[in-house]
Amino acid sequence: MDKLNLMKQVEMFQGLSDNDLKSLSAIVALKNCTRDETVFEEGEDARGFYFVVSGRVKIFKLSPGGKEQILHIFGRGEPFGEVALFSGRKFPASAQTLEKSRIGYLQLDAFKKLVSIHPAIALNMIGVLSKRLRTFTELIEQLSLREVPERLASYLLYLHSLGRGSSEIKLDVTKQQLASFVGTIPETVSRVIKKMNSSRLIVSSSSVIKITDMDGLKKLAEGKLKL
Amino acid sequence: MDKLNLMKQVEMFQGLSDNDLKSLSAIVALKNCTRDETVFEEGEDARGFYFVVSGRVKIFKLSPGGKEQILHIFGRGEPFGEVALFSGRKFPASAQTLEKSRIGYLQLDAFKKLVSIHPAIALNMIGVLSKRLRTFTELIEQLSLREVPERLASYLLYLHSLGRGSSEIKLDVTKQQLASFVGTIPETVSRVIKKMNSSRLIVSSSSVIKITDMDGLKKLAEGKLKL
DNA sequence: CGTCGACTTGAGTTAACTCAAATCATGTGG
DNA sequence: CCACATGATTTGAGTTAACTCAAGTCGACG
Repeated sequence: MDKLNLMKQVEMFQGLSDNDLKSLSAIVALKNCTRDETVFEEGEDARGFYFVVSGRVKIFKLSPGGKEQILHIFGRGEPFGEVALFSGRKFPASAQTLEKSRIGYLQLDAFKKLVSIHPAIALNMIGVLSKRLRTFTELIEQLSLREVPERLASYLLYLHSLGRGSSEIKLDVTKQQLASFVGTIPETVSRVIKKMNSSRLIVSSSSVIKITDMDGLKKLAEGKLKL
Repeated sequence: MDKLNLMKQVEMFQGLSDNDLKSLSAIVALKNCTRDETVFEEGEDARGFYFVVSGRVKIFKLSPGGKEQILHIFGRGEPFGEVALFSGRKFPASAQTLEKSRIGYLQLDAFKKLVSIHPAIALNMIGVLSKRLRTFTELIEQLSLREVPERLASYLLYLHSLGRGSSEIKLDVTKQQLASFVGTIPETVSRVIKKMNSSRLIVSSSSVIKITDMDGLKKLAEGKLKL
């Protein structure tokens, strides 16, 4: 796929003419990344911002003890590292690929010029940032006010809502990443999933989870049911 | 103070001419609120956005069990409830005054018109949203990766950084609110502060805390020191 | 001076953690 | 295609940070 078509997939660039996209794509740098490659690290100076062309990227924080909290997992078309451009100058978290990926990169000044010419981009950006604030609000609620089984249930329901109606969920993340996402550790995920199984809420094999009791799972997510 | 001067204090409106501000202030509604008054509740439909003219407002989430997590405490000039305008339509959290306050309110369509006329506002908005994303990133890190003593130490250091060099911190929130902010309960705050006292990191009286060992407190915040 | 809410303290419980070990899964080279 | 090596996952046992619940103390305000 050529750059032009790649750019069209980035929601932030929606509303640009083909012509604009063409000149834009001329200044976009593409990078092929292997699995587990670091794109940037927390505290680094931002010289531009990124977006996922193909593959997946995780945005995360590490504790001094090495525990990880995943903030986002981004896929095709999603921009990341853009907060650093508008506040501070340093990345507030780290970014690493989860698999072989292609990453687009746009220099800061080029992007600023782009925004000044196309105010619509600024509005797109506001939309992107707002959505992420909303997501974070939810994550904070989960971490602070919900217990691990509730968080896990919520996350399974979220994954289910992404799929097409089927009650089967294909986990495209490892259980470790699942743990990092809901703010816990793999052992705890393992134990909770075991309990969900024995409570007949789900049937889980290695990387596929089938929801067998949607109502129960919803009740669990809302804290109205204990395992 | 008249509305015009009030509007000038709102950072989001920086860069507008006096003339623009004047026409803007004509469509701003002002509301006087008593202490503990609800401005909006999570899930409510947003018909506009707000900003603090005077007083203070907390933005928070409640667990089913009634535990509260404060997301922000906003003071003079800070806008809130704006995320709902650009994603979803419903407020992702609730807002309540902490004291007698005056709240400004701007209708959605009026604001949109304003943005379309003055692109600078959109850029200001991006800055505001970015700053909040950064704040949230930190809050998530604290909640997920740090223990209560570390969070409390961080928060005290933050309060200290707001003051003017003095090692005295005047707590302008109750201990309950302090607890809600760092994601714990008043009893735990009480016990941790007691330990900080006996470790000679601080000297605390009812509403004033004096830092007596800045290095120690910093080490505690970084997890390099246990109480 | 008394009342009410905020704060502190104590005792007991528990969810989730750590650490260690066993098991399973996957990809590689022979 | 098998055997092994490596990493992921599970399981068990023990520990702990932080919670709940209950009681007591403090402090501000009428």
